Amino acid sequence: MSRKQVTLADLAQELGISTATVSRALKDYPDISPATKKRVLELANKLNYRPNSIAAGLRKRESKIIGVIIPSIVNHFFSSVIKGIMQVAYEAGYKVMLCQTDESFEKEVADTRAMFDSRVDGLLVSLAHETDSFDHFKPFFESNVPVVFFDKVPPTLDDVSRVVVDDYKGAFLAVEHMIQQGCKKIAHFRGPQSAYTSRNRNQGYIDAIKKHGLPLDDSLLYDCAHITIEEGQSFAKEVLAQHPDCDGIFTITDAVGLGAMIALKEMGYRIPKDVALVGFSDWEISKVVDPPLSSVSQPSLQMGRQAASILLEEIIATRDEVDYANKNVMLDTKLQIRASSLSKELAV
Amino acid sequence: MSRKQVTLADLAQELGISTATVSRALKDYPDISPATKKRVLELANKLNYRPNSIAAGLRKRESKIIGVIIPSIVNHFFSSVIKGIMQVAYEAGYKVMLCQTDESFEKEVADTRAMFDSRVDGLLVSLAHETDSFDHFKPFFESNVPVVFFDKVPPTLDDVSRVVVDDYKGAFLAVEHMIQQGCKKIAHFRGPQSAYTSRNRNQGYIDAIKKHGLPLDDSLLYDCAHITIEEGQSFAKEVLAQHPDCDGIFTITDAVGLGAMIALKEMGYRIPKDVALVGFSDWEISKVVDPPLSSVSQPSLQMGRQAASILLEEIIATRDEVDYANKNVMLDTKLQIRASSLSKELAV
DNA sequence: AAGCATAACGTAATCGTTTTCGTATATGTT
DNA sequence: AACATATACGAAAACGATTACGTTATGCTT
Repeated sequence: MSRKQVTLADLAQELGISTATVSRALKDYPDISPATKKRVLELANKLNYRPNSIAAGLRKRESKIIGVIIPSIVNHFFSSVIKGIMQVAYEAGYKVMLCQTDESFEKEVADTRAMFDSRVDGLLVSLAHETDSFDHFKPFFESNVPVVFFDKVPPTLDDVSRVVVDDYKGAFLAVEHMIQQGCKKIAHFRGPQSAYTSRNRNQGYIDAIKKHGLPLDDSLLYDCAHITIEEGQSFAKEVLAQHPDCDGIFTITDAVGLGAMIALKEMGYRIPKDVALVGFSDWEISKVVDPPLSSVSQPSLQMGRQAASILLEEIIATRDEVDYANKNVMLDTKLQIRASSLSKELAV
Repeated sequence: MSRKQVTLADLAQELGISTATVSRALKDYPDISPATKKRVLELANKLNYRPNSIAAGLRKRESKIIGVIIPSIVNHFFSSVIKGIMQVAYEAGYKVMLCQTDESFEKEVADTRAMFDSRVDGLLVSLAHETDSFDHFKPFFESNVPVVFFDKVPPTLDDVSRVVVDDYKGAFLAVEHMIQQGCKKIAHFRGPQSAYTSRNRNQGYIDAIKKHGLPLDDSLLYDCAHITIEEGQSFAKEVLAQHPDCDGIFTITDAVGLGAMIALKEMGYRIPKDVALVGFSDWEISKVVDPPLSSVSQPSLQMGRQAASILLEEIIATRDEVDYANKNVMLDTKLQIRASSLSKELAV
């Protein structure tokens, strides 16, 4: 059996009044008598009437849906961002439509198109790795549908809102902290330099080294292609073979940091006495490994909430035909200092 | 400025033909001349025409959206399930609308209602912890909108499809394995017994103990309320204080198992020589900790794909007005045997 | 009593597509 | 020549809710 549904017309017919009156009664308009409202409400409850938001959406030209496009969902950072987005959306009465690009440009284009066809009221995007052209967002711009980028944002696009994390500062403070704790030769297991965030963290590392007069040495930079635990393990072995006097490692993310920790312990190095270790992203597991891993925490939930709030403001502004200025928000990271990088003298 | 959009009528007027012809030309209907098709296609491209799927949805009475309701998204298991769902949905041309209940019954009810109002073509649900009544799904049943439950499924509802993991068997095989490796006294750090899955794992533990003639001892059962690393740590200390001869621990999930591992090492126990350890869920980190943690892996991606596939089949069947039988799928777990539980005699 | 305001509802257009019937012209058949 | 068959398109009615305009009946003012 196929679908059947209760409509305004059903209620109207049953009550012998017009659909207009039923609609207004349900919306509690002032020019409907209390008696009629009561009758409508009761019948609606009895028949389990539920408004068809597709029909309402067509008429009102809004879907009450916001689209979210992310590279990957199986990822603590992104899933937290989505949680933040969904919180804000729910509070404002919006639903969330989700797509995952798997870092593929083509999928991103297809997803963007699908979102537009669904007439989402606004779009939240974190770009795929491969993405370096932005024409697929043009339909949104031309139709005045707000788009807010977060985390991985387009470098060239000018008139859009963005929410990012201050990767540079996070990395800078992490490395500076390591130097202050006595590190003299710090390696950096960095991410792919095609990625915006990875570049910023790399630059933070470099500037901290420079500021404190330590020598810059490119052979202390190791490129993680996949950002895995395994890469952390192998690079840890590599760096200490090439640089036996390396006494600190700063990693692009905790996965790599944890891998390095495992390898260092296997090789018999003491952390932080022989080699200090600082990661990025502050995974849940990091605070309970042995020793607890210092890490730069990113406000992922906050990022989702901020991005969604900005988007909703822009949606409202667009609907009410008022101008708005694009926002560029940079969220602060926080260095979580733990035993893996604590003062070498004090450490056991 | 508000929204403006290109419609079929715009194309029709520009070309001096009817909207019906334009619509059919775009859908490549056979009774439209190649010349007209070409003209339409070209203008559509030029004006960047994109069909309004809200309007189409209203007319065709389908949204091409499937709703997904889960307790939590910041969770490796659930985010993997969602990934699986999105893969299948994308291949079939469906979009995904997502809600998170945060384990709250009231939120689940509100989300279910929102999904229905959005006229999703089908619904995928993993129930909230608190949920023990199912009336909120009635509108779906009454309107013949397919619903498929996964992971946390309703015990009482009869005529719905379900996809679950064989927790019982997974736990049974894990504990049996520990016994075969020489464990004589195995503790179980179990989950809240209000949860279906936790109960099944608990029963698997009990039956394996029984089958192999080991004594059952309720004081070896520890109740994790929050399923955290910290609980694993504190219970590990507790159990070895109360039962110095405990030589194996099976935990409700890897978080707890990893916590136990940390505490055991701190206290100077060797793993697995003194105490063997097996977790559940097979976290990514588990294969690289020291020693690698044995764990029961759940096919999370597979679960998402299966649930989505079944839902799509039911959507098609409903649309074509053919009957379908509800499915009950139980997915197999797989015991990943690693050093943390390997034969005590062989272990170092 | 004429005029006006107000309360409470109805009519009908509208949103953008899809789809069911047509219809007109051209072509082929006998 | 009469008829059937294709071909290529159009008119108009859906889909269900919203809303700009009416409209009617009643009460109130002066």
